[in-house]
Amino acid sequence: MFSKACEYGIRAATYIAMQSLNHRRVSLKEIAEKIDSPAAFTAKILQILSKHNIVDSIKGAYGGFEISTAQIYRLKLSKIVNAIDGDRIYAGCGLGLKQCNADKPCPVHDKFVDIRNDLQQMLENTSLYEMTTGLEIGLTYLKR
Amino acid sequence: MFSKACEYGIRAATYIAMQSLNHRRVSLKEIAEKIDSPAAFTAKILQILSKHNIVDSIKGAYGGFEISTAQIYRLKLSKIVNAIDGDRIYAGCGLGLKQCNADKPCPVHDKFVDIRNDLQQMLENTSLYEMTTGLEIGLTYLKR
DNA sequence: CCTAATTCGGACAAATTTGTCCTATTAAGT
DNA sequence: ACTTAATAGGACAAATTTGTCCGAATTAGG
Repeated sequence: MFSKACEYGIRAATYIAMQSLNHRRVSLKEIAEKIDSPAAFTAKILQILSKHNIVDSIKGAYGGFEISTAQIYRLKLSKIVNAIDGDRIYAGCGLGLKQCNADKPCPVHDKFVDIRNDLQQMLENTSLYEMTTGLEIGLTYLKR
Repeated sequence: MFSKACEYGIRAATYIAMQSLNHRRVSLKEIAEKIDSPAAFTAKILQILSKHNIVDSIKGAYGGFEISTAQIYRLKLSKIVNAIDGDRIYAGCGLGLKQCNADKPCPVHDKFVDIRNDLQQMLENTSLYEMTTGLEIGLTYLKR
């Protein structure tokens, strides 16, 4: 569904959000351990999220990553997915047909449209805050 | 959503089905041209479909690929997708969390389950025959 | 039997995604 | 100023997916 990079990105952002709600800034090392992802690769992804102003990165000693409380409530999953995977989830025909669109639909066009609209709705309606609720209880859920 | 291999597979099977309904056996070369896919790569995919008894392959001169009429009506898209992509569409958590399941759901677990169930239903309810109807009019739809 | 047309299958190649390593830069604390 | 701990970023490496090439096997027709 998503790329691995995107999965790591969502998990990392969720973990950062959880800790930011407790006013804890977290380091790359801690993030990678907690979400069970390769650290150096996760660093690249966090750079992307940082450039998109999805997470705040602070360099230097006692630096790390954090997300403002306002942002945690405001930011939807769709922003993260879009920053990392672009529009590849929504774009194009499910069968890879360039000429398929609403005017010249392939036989499964409408069904695909429905399913992808559902997915899009889900991503646009789920905030980072929602991702953190329910996770407070069992942190281990973020481990792959 | 699907791998390229899977997209080519669906398009190839659809084209073969269309021609088989007109009692025409088709060659790899023709298939690749009509669905606009790389021939050698498409050959590999057809081998897979052949081994899964999704298409019939006939070797030698005047050989090619065909699908029995009964099969065209009976065969669902899910079979093709499963033969090529396995269960990767349905399997696992949308966020790549190994420990996420109905007992220990991640925050978006239920939403993902719904969406993937819809996709699965669609694939299991769409026959190759349905893929061919509507395509008789505009063959070009199969071109990418 | 020979030839031509075709799929099969293995080895290889290119492209993309995933992942690693190292150095530069930044900032806090002493 | 120096040291230490951290992110940034570029170059590289591994793995996976996508795609190519070529010889072997098969079969119809002359």
